[in-house]
Amino acid sequence: MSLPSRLEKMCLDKGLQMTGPRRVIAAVLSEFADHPDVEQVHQRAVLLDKNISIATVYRTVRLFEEAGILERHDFREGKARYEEVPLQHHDHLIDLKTNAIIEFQDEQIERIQKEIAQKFGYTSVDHRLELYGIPAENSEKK
Amino acid sequence: MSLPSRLEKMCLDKGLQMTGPRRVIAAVLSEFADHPDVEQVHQRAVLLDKNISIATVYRTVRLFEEAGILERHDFREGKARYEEVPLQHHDHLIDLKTNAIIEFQDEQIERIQKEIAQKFGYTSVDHRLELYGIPAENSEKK
DNA sequence: TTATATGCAAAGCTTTTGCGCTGGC
DNA sequence: GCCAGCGCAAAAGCTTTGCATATAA
Repeated sequence: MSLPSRLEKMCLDKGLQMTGPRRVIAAVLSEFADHPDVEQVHQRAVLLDKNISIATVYRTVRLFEEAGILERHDFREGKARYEEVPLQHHDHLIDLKTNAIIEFQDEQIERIQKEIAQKFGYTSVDHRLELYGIPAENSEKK
Repeated sequence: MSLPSRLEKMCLDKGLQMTGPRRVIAAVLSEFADHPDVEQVHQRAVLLDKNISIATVYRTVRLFEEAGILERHDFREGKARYEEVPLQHHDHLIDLKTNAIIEFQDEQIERIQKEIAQKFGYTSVDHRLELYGIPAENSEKK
């Protein structure tokens, strides 16, 4: 918790003021490779600094998202989940049985998406692709 | 407003009890080809029956969604939007400048999505693909 | 020092729910 | 007549915000 996290470095690149709470929240988000919701981020942050309030977590993840260093996801649960902007873009496959989240990349899909936007006269600035699946019967379970 | 809407027929097929409010909400959702949120559905329903409450609209769209005759969308506005389950599946391109919603279909993407799920040992039961774009000429100007 | 960030609590928004009454079947 | 559905209002769940204080630069 003393070394600056990858996210903290990105904050500095963006010229964000690095306060105590922001450093802790950045560290927490860098450390975990899952997709925590705000309450989970807060719970983890409080372990490092028990004074951090949930309001600050909300303000900070919004700030980080607007700075382009965090991605917000909504997996249809009525609340947001966050992850570091990944080095390489990926989409998500959600296991409806276990709620596991599997990340994947597909060049073809990325290319076709751009083409579709172009076809309608748009420049694609963002997209969201989520697959919802159940374990196939005839393959081994994880 | 006296003829049964397409949605009302689908309700009957599913064995849902057709009350006054449900008939009105089904008609309203069948009549408009856009993607109204719950408040808009309610506003339109009230024109036909001023006693319909927003609670009933919430209950009804949830019922319809669970019956598989309505699709719920979340276009990152913090509230749900609904549309009739379409005759042919389509995805959405959202114009970030005007909030226009453009529907499109792409066979290739559908096929690749199934393949990806398979590759990870899943059967794809649902997916969500949204493209967010800005008009191409605008992006040139900036 | 001075602007910005924080903590706390209150409020905002969308959505759900408890309850007594209404109305389809 | 019964039981599901309805309207109303209250509440739940997530998120934002006003304000006084604390802190980074």
